[in-house]
Amino acid sequence: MSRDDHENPFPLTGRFLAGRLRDEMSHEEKLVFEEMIDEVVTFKTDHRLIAAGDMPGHSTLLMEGFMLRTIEDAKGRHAVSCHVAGDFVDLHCFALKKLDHNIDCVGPVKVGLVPHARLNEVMETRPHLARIFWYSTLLDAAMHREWIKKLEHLLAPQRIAHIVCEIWHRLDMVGLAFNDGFETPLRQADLAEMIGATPVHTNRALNQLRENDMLTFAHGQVEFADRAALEKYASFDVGYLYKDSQISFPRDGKSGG
Amino acid sequence: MSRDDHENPFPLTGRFLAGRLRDEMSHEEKLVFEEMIDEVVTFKTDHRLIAAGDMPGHSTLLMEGFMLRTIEDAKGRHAVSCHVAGDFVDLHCFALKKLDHNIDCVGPVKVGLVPHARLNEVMETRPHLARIFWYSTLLDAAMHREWIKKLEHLLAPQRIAHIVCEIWHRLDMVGLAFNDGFETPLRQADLAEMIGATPVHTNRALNQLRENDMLTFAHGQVEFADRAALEKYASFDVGYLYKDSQISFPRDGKSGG
DNA sequence: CGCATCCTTGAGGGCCATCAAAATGCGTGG
DNA sequence: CCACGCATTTTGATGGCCCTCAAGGATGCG
Repeated sequence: MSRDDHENPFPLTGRFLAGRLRDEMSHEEKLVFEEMIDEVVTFKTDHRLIAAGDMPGHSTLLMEGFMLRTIEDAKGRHAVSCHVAGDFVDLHCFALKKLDHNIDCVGPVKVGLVPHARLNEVMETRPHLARIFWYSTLLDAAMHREWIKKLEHLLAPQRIAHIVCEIWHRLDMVGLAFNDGFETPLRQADLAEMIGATPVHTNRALNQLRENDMLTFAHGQVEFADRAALEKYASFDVGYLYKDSQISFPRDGKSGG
Repeated sequence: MSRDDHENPFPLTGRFLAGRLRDEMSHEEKLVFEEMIDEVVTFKTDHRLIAAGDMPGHSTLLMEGFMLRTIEDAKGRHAVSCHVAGDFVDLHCFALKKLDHNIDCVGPVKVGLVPHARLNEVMETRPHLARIFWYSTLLDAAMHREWIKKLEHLLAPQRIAHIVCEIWHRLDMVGLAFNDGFETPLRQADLAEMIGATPVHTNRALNQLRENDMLTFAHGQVEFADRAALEKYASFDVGYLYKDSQISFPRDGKSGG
């Protein structure tokens, strides 16, 4: 929470890919993206922004707040990813046209809308920026993979610890994390949907984490004393978030990589 | 297994996006893609084609056989997706540069290699084809999401049924499925890695599926009598595979949708 | 102070992991 | 044809994680 707080040149899109590939965007590209935002909208908690099957004409950049990507079936709602400020949550629906999942708010949310017509223009005229957008959707895929791994071999308390580590790093990349935790409107029931457990069992798992001095989760505050210990407990390796990745894509016909 | 078996005009890439967005590719684009294949290579069972952390200079199109996308940790190998002929399995590593997972063979495999230099060219000169490649990587993300949902709320026998349904539809799209099942080199241990269970429990779950007349899995053959019943049992909805999807992307500046 | 939402705790039972061992199938060589 | 080794599949017994049903406490708001 330090730099550029005064006079942020990109108040709408400044958090997009912060801490990851943002430095790969030229100043001009940042300007182009900033001007792609057609409208800024706020929503109240639990609002469903997009539902599976929708074919919206715009994509959504999450500017403030938390969102869940969810899938529903007879057994209720299941979270498949969690999103924080700066995430271009809904770019998938531009490339896929019809969405296979929902985008739900958790707590109050502010988003920017990008018309698909402008995305089409960028695809055809700015291959480097197009590639950065592609990259950002593949970050989601990488997170999905880590969630699959997490669900396949971690127990409930470790799953919670893993998600806490993931959210902390993602907030840290956009300057919204504290050294020892973060704020979030997520409820225990939301956590339960993310780890594939019942709210009751999630509560017991949280007890266990508190008793073992791993972390506390209460009143919208997540806190931990020893992040290294927490990450070890959760088998968490930050690599899949591509934090501070120093890669680059070719620009203007020059071959790079 | 019917059409174009004689004189297939695209022997290398003809299965790419078959049954999905293949018709959205122009004849010229199909030719371009066919000629992007630099080399055809075969591998024996259990060969690791790419390991996490690699930064290969080419991407891999799976032409024949089965592959698993896996992540390894202290607890062993975990499968995060399963791939069949026609899948551009490794396009992720072009966009992400450094891969966060492994690509492993199951049974004998034939692949085509596409140099990243040629993909760069396509990105810069053929936005419509670039978008189709983007789309194909997002299909993987959609499958990841369904796996997460599956792991979050299905029991072992249903998880197996779900994977069987998924593989059948994907083989069906490329013309490699039978009405009542399919052939596969997958072992029970591979299934176990895909459902997040032990081989022992996987075996018991298969017993249960056989006793309930849902499916049989033996000697490299998966068979079922009533696919509709199987899909219902597995809460399987084919939507997330975007099978026979009738969407289109704008071409040559014309706005479409 | 009433109500809704969220969190917490208890008891009983089913799914699945773990450890252990035996059976089956298959390719190789005698 | 049989012997053998290896990978794979199968079965059994025990215990732990987690679900389900149920009820009670905390918190915030009008």
